[in-house]
Amino acid sequence: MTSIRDIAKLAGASVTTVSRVINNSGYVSAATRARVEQAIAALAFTPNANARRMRSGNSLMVGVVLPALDVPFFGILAHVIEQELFRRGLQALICCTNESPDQEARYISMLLSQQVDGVLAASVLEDSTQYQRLVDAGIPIVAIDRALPGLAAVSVAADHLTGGRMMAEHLLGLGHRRFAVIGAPQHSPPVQARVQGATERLAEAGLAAQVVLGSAHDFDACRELALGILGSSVDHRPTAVIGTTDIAAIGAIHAAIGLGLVVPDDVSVIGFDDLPEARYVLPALTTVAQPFRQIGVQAVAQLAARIAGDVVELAALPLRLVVRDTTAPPR
Amino acid sequence: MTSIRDIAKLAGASVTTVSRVINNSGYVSAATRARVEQAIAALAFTPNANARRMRSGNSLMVGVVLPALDVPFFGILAHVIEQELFRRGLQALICCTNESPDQEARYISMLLSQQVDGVLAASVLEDSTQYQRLVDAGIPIVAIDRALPGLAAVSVAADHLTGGRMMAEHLLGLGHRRFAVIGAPQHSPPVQARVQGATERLAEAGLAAQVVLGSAHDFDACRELALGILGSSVDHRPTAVIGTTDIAAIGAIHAAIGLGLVVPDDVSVIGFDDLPEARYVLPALTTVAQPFRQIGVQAVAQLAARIAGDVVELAALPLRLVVRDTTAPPR
DNA sequence: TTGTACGCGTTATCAG
DNA sequence: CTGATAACGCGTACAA
Repeated sequence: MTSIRDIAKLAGASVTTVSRVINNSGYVSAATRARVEQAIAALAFTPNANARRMRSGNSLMVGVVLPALDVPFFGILAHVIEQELFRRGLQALICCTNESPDQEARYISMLLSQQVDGVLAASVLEDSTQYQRLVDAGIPIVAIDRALPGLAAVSVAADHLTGGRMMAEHLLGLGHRRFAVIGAPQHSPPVQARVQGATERLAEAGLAAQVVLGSAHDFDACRELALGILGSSVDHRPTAVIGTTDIAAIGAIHAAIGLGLVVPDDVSVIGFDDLPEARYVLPALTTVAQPFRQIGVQAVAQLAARIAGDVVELAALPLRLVVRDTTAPPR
Repeated sequence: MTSIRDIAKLAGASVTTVSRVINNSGYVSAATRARVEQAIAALAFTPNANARRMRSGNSLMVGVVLPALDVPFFGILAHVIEQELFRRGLQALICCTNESPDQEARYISMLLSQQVDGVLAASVLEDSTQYQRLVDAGIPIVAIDRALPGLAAVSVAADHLTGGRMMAEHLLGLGHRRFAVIGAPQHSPPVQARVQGATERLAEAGLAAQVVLGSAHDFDACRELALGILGSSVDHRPTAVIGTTDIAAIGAIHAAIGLGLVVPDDVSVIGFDDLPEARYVLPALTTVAQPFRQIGVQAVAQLAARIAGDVVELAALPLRLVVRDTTAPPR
């Protein structure tokens, strides 16, 4: 391993001077600087980040705890976060918990030993003991997509409750009276909030919905669920289906079409997220868009501020109804 | 920062003993071990990974260079890789190049200074100078999804050329004679290989295809391209479209339906990848499946072996035609 | 079995 | 402007 000392020797300077050149700190004469830079190039020297961290105390690394990367929503979120962090000179340590509390706990131990400067977390844990360890170590945390239960951390997330209400609202406005809410994964707090928002809004209209939730982030599971509900006789069959995610809604559309129903004439379907996938189905999915890119950008901005010891205002994260071709008045 | 020394003091033992307890190395009496473990728990001590790396020389970190995470294929790949690495006690440093050579070069400098133990790379670079820096530093590299130009690294990737041939083959077998190849991104070597495979196979049948490639990983771009091609008069319009990815194929389906054509009766469409998205479209997409989970697993296995100084056989990565509802004989 | 002392590559401090 | 030196936290000869 070629070190700063080798450079110093080759350039005929001291290690201090070399360090100064590398970090643009302190005074270095142009001539010395040139010699040092030449030596650095000659030996293809790269400063050792570990030693640097050891000395300086801040690691320039940030933990990013997410349930998964192979679920489109989190893939997009992770992408935005990674890019934003890199732009600021921070390295993302992406941790996929796979929805396993156990694995999440192990990741937190790892982040602790990595001495990360901060953590961004979409947690599946139900109590705060794990994240409390980070708090105790003085590591700033920003919750993302959902709050961290039992912890007073900022949360950068869309208002899923309102989102749920918006879905119900749109369908009520079209005149629907018989509803189903279909979705997954059941244990996800954002999904639960959407369900609650939707049922609340329906209750205000004096209506109730059949609610069926599955456990996986899964198209097939949701299709099965929808098949069960849409298979009932015409008089009992819902005329409107609220999917808790776009993928769930797409599953419902497939179920409907599989049963020989026409979307949206026989049954309207609405989703949530506005993923690219919403436009792949035919008919294209009506959905409530959440600003996931903004969520990523804001989360990183919040965390960076906290790391720097600042506090910045949290910008609004507006939801938006995107009407496409899967919703219409009941016939 | 509480260190190994604090533990030693509290437990009334030496730092060596504490280190032994932590790493299960050397002899420690049961009583001493208990005292040390108690102290560790009492102070919520976590070993400092940076100091450990400094001493031991290996970082237990692996660079994962990918074009993006918000493209389904790479999101899934990244997920598998991250999980496999974590399972082996390795930390993934995911680097999204965003298809920018500049950014990729900066990431490589970063990986070098992080002293990563190995690198997994799906590169967009066209020459080897950047990766040569890693090679010179003695860092094992495994190419993934595509070769690293000018470098003698193992490559864990599907056979995209054969994949292209398989797409053409299937459509030829159905009796098609007028073809278009539509796809993106143009600069992606795997995409180029698929195009080449398809056109080769068609040439063997004495046929040629119209080939149009766009620059973005983008549904809309591909839809536009397809619109141009499928908008021609019935006599010239291709009866079969080969999409270089599932997303490109889905774009083509939308174009066809937008033009009032029936898929597959008026035009057959085939894709490549077999992403979950292939099943979201209606009709569901016929495609050539590449084993992306296996690719991730194999790539990590290869890299881990190289890091350990071993060499392991590379298992086959078979492609598989998945016939769904978008291909039929021409009418 | 246990303890002491050194060095990994940097940067910060302080003296020239 | 430049240089010597002391940390940072850990692992490991080597000594006891």
